[in-house]
Formats: sequence, structure tokens, C-alpha cells
Amino acid sequence: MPRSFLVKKHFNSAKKPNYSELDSTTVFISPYLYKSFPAPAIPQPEILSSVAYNPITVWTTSSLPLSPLPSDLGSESPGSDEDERLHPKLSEPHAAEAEKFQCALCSKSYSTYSGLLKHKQLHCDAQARKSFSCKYCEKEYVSLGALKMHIRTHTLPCVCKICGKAFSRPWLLQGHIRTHTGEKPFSCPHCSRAFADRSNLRAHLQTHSDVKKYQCKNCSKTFSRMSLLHKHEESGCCVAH
DNA sequence: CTGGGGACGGGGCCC
DNA sequence: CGGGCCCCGTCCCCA
Repeated sequence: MPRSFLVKKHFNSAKKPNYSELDSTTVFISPYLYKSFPAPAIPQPEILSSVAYNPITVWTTSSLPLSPLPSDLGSESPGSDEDERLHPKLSEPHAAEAEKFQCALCSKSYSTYSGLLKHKQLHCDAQARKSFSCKYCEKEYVSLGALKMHIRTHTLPCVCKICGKAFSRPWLLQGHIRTHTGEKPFSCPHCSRAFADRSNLRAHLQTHSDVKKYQCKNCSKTFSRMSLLHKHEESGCCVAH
């Protein structure tokens, strides 16, 4: 059962990967993994079914086409499709005769300017920006590569030969296989603990820090994880909700 | 209840 | 363009 990983609370456009941060840690991925669990198999047809795979998502079909992509960040247009649907512009000039307003892209004609505007925003303009749509869901992408990567989240081509669990990408399968082998290639430089997952090591490293990464805006208390900060805030803190 | 570990996901970047 | 890797983040579970 997929978790609500598609629920995106916010997007930090300023985030920059810091690949050097964990360089000092012991990182060793055993070739055993590759020898023992070679090429991923193709999942069963039922796994490919868009009905069987029905991820929980809060993306609405109306918001998807114009959801900001990295290249769009910061230049969000004032009126989204959703906005247009909910609050259609009413102050545009009206055409006396029918079919007066024609789309320059597809030549479709509309009797009103707002009709043409809605058509452009819902179809032609959107298509001009994003031509690659997922056949399993409503998502659209500006590049074929991005779409192909997304489709893997539906087809889940990487299957664990031990338990049959399927993953979208090989490295996810690799991490999963560690749960079977017990391999923990990510060691904490401060204690004897080791982890199978780099993210978990990162979270663990926070526990060694006096000042942790996530700070409450109200009481300045710091937490090792965002989820702990959220719990703290939800449980009251000094915030009056 | 809180803190931490385990497992896992997507998007982005680099090669 | 695709694969591999990384970061950020979430959810679940347990001590």
C-alpha cells in the first residue's frame, strides 16, 4: 500500500544537494547485492494496472497541468486553471457575432473572449508547455525523460526476488534488499551505529548534535526531525491555535 | 508523550 | 537521454 508520499506540503526551491556532507562516513555497497540480485524483472500485469496501483494523491486534476515545475518556480502565473474554473474572468470584451475569437494555435473559434481565454489556458497553452502526459494518472511533464521516470512509479519494474515487492527504481530495490541481507553500509562517525539507509544515518547524526536542524519558531527548541517538530507544534508548544 | 530507528517515496543533480 | 546517486521528506513502529 503506497503511503501518502505524493502529499506535498511545500517545496523548497532553494534546496541544494550537499553531496559532500556525508563523504566522511563509511560507504560501501557490496557487489554481493548485484551478484545475488541481478536484473530487475518485469512486474506482473496486475501490478501494472492503474486500477491496482491507485496512489493516494491530493493532486487535483485541475491543478496538475499548471503545478509548478522546477523551471517554472518563481514565475507562477497569477491565474491557474483552477482559478479560471472557479473565478472565470467576466470583464473581457464580448463579441457580438459568434465564433469571433479564434485560437492562434489550433484555429478553434469562440464567440466570447473569455471562452477563447479559457480554451487557451486549459488546452493549448498548457499543451504548448507540457506535452508529455502520464497514461496512468493526470500528471504532465515538460520532458519525456521526466515522464518516463514518473511512469516507473506506476509500472514498478524493479522487483525483489526474495519477497516480490516492486519498486520504481533500482536503487530503491537495492535499499530494500538490504532489509533482507542486513547490510548496513552507512556508519555513524560518532558512535558504533550503522544504517542501511543514508537518510536514516542523516537523521541519526542529528541526535549527536546539540543544536538540531529543525527549530520551533516559538520556543526555539530544536528537533532532529521535521516530524518531531510538527508533533511539537501540534501538541501545543506556545502556539495558540 | 517524546525521541529515534526503519523503510520507503519523489524530485533534482551529475555523469 | 538514461542511470545512479543524493537530499528531503513521510509514515510506521517501538522504547
